[in-house]
Amino acid sequence: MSKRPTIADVARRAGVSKGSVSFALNGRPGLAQATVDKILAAADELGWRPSNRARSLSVSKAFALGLVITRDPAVLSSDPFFPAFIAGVESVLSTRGQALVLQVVMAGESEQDGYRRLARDGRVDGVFLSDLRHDDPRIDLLVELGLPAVTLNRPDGESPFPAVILDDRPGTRAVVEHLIELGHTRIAQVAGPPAFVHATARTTAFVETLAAAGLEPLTETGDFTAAGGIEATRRLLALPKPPTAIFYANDRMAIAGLGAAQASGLTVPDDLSIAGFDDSELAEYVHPGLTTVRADPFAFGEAAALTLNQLVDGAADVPDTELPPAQLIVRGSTASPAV
Amino acid sequence: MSKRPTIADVARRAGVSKGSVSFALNGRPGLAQATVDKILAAADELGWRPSNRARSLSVSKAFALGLVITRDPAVLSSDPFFPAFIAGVESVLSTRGQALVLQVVMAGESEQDGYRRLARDGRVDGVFLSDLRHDDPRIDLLVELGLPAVTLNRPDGESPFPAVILDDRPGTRAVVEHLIELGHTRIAQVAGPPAFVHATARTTAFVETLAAAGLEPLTETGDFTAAGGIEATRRLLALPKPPTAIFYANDRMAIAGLGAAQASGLTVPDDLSIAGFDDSELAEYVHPGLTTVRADPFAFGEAAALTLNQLVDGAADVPDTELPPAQLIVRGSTASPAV
DNA sequence: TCCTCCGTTTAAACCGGTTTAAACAGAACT
DNA sequence: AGTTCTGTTTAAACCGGTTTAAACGGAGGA
Repeated sequence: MSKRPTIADVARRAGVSKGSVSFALNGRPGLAQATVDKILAAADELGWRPSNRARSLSVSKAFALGLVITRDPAVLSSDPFFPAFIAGVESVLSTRGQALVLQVVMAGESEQDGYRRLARDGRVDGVFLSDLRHDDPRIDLLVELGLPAVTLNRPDGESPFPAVILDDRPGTRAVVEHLIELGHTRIAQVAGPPAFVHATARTTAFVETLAAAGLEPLTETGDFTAAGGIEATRRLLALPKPPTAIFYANDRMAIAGLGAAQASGLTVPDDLSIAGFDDSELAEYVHPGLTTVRADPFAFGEAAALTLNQLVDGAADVPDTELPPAQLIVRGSTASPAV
Repeated sequence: MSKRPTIADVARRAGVSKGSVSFALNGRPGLAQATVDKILAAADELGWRPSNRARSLSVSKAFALGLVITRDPAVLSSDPFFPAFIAGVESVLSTRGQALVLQVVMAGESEQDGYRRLARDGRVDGVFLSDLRHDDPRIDLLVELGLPAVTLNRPDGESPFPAVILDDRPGTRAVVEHLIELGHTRIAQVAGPPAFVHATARTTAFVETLAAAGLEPLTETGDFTAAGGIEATRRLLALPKPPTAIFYANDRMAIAGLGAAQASGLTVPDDLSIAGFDDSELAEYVHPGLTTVRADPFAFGEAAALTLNQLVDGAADVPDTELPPAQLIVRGSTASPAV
């Protein structure tokens, strides 16, 4: 409970001035090596760590990065993707003594308000831009606010921010090709809301892969939620010629769709093949196991944090980072169609 | 990009001293009403908001609360419970201009290190203690660190911290009674790790409710993960006289158990009734829908934040808060046993 | 008229760091 | 010996607030 030592205590103990301690700590040149050693020793003996608060004030930095998440269940923030992503981010931040600040935007308000609050309160030095939309208005907002950012995936408009990219198309292509190889010809997708960049990426990959095989795409749009997945599935199954295989843009919808198919009396995969996207924890354990696509959210978080920090540290041109694409995981929910 | 106004700008504009502006802002007595009005008007015109960083330094507060989460999949932090809990916390913090700081502890390290880091860096004014263990060592640690905390649920030992309590027993009792009323007599549970307070609460309620009905409990211990749920389920189903109903301590294990039962050829609920705990998003949509117990994690977060803030604000005796117990949600996964 | 008192306001110190400009000492050069 | 240079070190200002002690000015009392 005894008050923690300040820079003045260290200075006194080492017999130098505050300024010298600061120089020694930050490895500034111009101090004699012997003095540096003496100061570091004193700091060590006192167990001194510079106060974040004081540093924050004098250098005008927060030493923290921000993540805005919405309560809208349609966005990834509510996906199993997120905890691992956050862990990846933290694995970088904790080594640098930075903190991760969460900002939740409530149901009633605009997502932009979350960024505004973070900027206004000076809580963070930069933010992650997840769940990118087409012509995402948050990009202009952040430019206006002067808040550095990194986008998760590549925005379609002009963007002054570096991007960390995990291309969804190869993974999608892999699933669809898998279904085609099994012999399916009536393949449907339950897409995500077209406003999201990653949703349309999956949709176009789906459509293109089918087209390359000379097949007609069949699309229903969901909203990434389990409830939406059910609705879309029902519509597909009610068609005069229902599909024999359905690809879902995420696992939540896929698992719900699996339930819907079973509830309507179908056997998966005999009557209907089902595939998802994400490889969430439950995908392996539902019955039958869900064929899906596995990305590496932890690595995504790591890469995003590293990139954002380069920017925050004032690097001139921060390059985009491309992550290895997601892998196809084949499980019991996909099989050749019944004759 | 023009620099934001400081207290000095406001003081100059209002024709008073910095001190007066500070007094006016914080509603201190001793200023003439006319002066207060003048100052507030000036602040308003300039769009001035006091700098968090400067305030942090001078009053030695972080204006932030902390949440430590582990990557250990056995803890609630990885549950669907969490996003809603966090939203509840934020709903309180955002009105007070506070931030929520996340601290992830990695696989290799001790959970305590997370709290140590938060305290050492002075990032937060208090922390939430989730996933309480029996004789939880974090309590002593936080006392030692001098970091205020609120415990989620009631610790069994002595604790200087207020608790926010959501009693798991009534919900558990409700599910078990539901199963008994359906006519089941061989009822098993898949419990959570006994180190957790909430896991044993559910276990004892399970055992006591069965005992009250003159029935023998049957228990397998899981670890709150889907994989663990599967294992435990297999062990139960391999018994010479397998149960006709299984209660799982959370939905993740229950949904996995449902898959395992189906994979082994059983029909749910005809051959086996299954019930979970949490009412996660997918519970409603798997097939058959999962009978479970629904709590209100948002309200939990709200209550925890309010309680912790009372403590942080220096209230003398902060009372515990008791939340309404979880409700039974009956769906298709439970039915009377086949003769 | 002078003193006291009280409500109001302010100057200045403080929080704990960083940073700049100037002081300082010793060596090297005339 | 005096000057200049260079490598070290320091004093002091600064970041933007809060807080304390003292100054101030007008009203009331003697």
